[in-house]
Amino acid sequence: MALGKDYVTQECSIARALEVVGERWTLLVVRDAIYGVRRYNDFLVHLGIPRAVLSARLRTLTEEGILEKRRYQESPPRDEYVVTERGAALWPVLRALGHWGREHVDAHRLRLFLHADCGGEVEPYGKCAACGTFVPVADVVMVPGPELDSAPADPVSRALLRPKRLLEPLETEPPQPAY
Amino acid sequence: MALGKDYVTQECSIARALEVVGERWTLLVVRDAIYGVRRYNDFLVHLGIPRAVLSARLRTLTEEGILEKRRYQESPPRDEYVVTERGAALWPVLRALGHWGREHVDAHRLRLFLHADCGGEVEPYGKCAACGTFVPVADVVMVPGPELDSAPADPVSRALLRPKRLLEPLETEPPQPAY
DNA sequence: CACCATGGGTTCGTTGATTGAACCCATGTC
DNA sequence: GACATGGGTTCAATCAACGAACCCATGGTG
Repeated sequence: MALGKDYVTQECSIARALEVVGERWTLLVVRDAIYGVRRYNDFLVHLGIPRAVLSARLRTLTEEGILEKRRYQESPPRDEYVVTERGAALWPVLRALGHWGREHVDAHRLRLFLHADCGGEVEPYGKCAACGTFVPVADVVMVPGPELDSAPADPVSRALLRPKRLLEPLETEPPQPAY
Repeated sequence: MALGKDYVTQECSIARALEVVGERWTLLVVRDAIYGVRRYNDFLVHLGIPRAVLSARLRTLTEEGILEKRRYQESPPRDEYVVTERGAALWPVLRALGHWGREHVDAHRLRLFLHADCGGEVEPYGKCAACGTFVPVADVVMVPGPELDSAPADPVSRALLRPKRLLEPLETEPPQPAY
């Protein structure tokens, strides 16, 4: 979006935000990053995104300071993309989008978000229904809802079936030895 | 986005929402509609969007029930696009995006949103800072912030300089006779 | 009546982005 | 030595966006 014709004429912080995260796939990459996805291959299989597009999005998100690329092992060199504070600040946007999608597109309750400290459900605009505090993204635990497919095909979706705290790295199953 | 390759594989209400409003320009059209823009030409000059794209977006937003096309005069036939309840429910998404844009892209305070009942400022997640109630979109008054251009070129931007309640139709100046 | 302006579009050639398949490369494992 | 894995790049074909031009019905002006 930042390429070519963009929204620069718009004197508006919504337009400014969309210049950065408004391209196709971008918000889904950020969503996955907040869910704990960090590896190129995990984004790839979970999103079903073309490789070239994923590379482009990871690069611009890194340049924008929304993800941080970091080497987590040498030999063979392996990098991961970790969401920054700036990226995690997009959580309210994603929460609002998800809420709208559930209310106005498709009523299924696919995932639930709970407050780690007290177990209360996180309300659409970020408050805990039980204790009333505003729940920071790092204190949100995501659990599968009743209508989520319980045996998805890809390993990333399977890993996301286990309750997990947002931002924490996702642990995928090690590949099964084929007996 | 709904055309061709889409996000249907994603079992996620965020992806569902983005299938509907994730295309280029779409959220800016909805923003303008919530600001009170209703006429084809007003969208056109305010957004600087190509006509063909605007026509396409208005059509799909109407089909999705986010805008409603209605005839406001016969002879000559004139239609306006009015935001529906479903469209107005996107306000929290836009508010969150605008907040992120202001905090993380560009610090300018371009527009302020006040609670019509008490004059308090509406906080990022929708509560009134003064009286603490959750402010519905129809009770939000938008006023220009200190850093907004006070003499913009296009008549829609000029009309948006006057304080106005969201959702209410925008009144543009009648064309000046050229003496 | 002829002419131009306005609102609300459509058509079309050009440019740019997305897609999916194929390929690449360094390392590690059987 | 052969193959698998992670993390990419390249490329042709397709799709969407852009912007300029055109269209049409009506209304106002000289």
